[in-house]
Amino acid sequence: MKTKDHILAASLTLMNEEGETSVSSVDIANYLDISPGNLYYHFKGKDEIIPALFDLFEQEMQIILRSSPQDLTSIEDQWIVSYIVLEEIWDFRFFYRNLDGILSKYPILIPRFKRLLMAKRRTIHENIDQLVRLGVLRIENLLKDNLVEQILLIYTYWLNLRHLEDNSVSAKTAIHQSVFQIMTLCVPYMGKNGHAALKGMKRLLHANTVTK
Amino acid sequence: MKTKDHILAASLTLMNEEGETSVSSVDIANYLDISPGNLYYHFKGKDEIIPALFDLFEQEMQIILRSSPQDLTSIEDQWIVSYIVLEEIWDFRFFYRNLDGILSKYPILIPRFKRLLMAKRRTIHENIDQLVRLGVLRIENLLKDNLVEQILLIYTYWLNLRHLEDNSVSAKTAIHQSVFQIMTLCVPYMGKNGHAALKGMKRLLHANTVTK
DNA sequence: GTCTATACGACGATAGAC
DNA sequence: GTCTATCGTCGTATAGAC
Repeated sequence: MKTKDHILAASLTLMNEEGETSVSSVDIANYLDISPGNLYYHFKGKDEIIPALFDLFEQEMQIILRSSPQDLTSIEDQWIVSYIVLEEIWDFRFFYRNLDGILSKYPILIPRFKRLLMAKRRTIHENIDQLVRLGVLRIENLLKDNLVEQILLIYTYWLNLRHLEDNSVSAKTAIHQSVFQIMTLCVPYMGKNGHAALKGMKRLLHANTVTK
Repeated sequence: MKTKDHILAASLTLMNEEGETSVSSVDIANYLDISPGNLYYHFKGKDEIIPALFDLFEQEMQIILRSSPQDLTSIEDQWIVSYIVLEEIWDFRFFYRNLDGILSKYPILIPRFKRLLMAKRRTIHENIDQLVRLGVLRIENLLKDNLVEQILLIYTYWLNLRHLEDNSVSAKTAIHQSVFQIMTLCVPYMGKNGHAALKGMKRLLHANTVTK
């Protein structure tokens, strides 16, 4: 692993911990025990580091989102997609903690973030359609659009809200709760299977509460 | 209106427009055509301005949230509460745009914000209970908790998300869409009235899209 | 209450030696 | 590639005159 990679890894760690605005180039250099001059040799300040971190995030997220929903033949597979998406967001949570600030500070990222948002929306939509095809869900079109937007909202901000209410919440717990929230949103459209699903969720929730 | 009030009003305007982090004490002074020294006579920098703005927000929000849900005897009244809450949040949107950053920069606000969040949660809960009493909604307990959290998420972050996707979106449109999301979330629990409500919403949505 | 002037510190950024 | 040293900019904050 080269210095360049070390810088990226350290930046990600520090910014996830303390927020993008409170981490300066010097902080990153100190953390790595290198000089600010050295850091500037590799990246011309945060203006180059942030987009480089976004590259990593975008790349991995695109891989996740491109996995075809047709391959997901069970309802459990669908929840697993949510887990993976949320884990990826967790890994780059500094970004989501201050979306507005980061995008106006690094405008180059605006179109790229919007594209990612659209990709997420499309994937959610396709996954729900797949659940309909599998006979798991029955849902009217307008309500489906609403459900998609709500899941997108959960993806984007749920981890933030949990962190605000309890800043020591673990990744595992926060992500689990997000997925649970998504699953529960689907219950009304599961027909008579909804009740069984709901009971299963209650058990799951209980198990998670105890072990967390 | 005294200089002190002018400073608060200008701060709010500027920060809603450009974000808290990009507005300095000098910016505020320039905007008002007063000297930085004068500003510092009234407030010892942003460290005193931000909490003062939060005072205003907290005060108005508490009034809104304390209005008893028993007084809301029609379903329309409930949506109006949502409108009022969201308009208040819109007026202080700079705060919600970077919740994490502002709370870690002004930690004094953390317990106060958490209290406000709890108050919102309680009000939402009571309003849904009231809808149940009115016979408008039928909903199982676990699903009700889920619905409450989802509405809280909409209150807290929907305006942000809309702003990210379209930074020129008007207050009216963004707020209207938020309320529409909330209404739609309730449809599955409206029983046979759900379809009628849904049709009404579609008309409403169409009318709004055309006039926006 | 309001102004001018100025000091201080933090961060971003670069030059030049090794 | 990495270091030390240094500069410029900007935001915060205060002193003292009016």
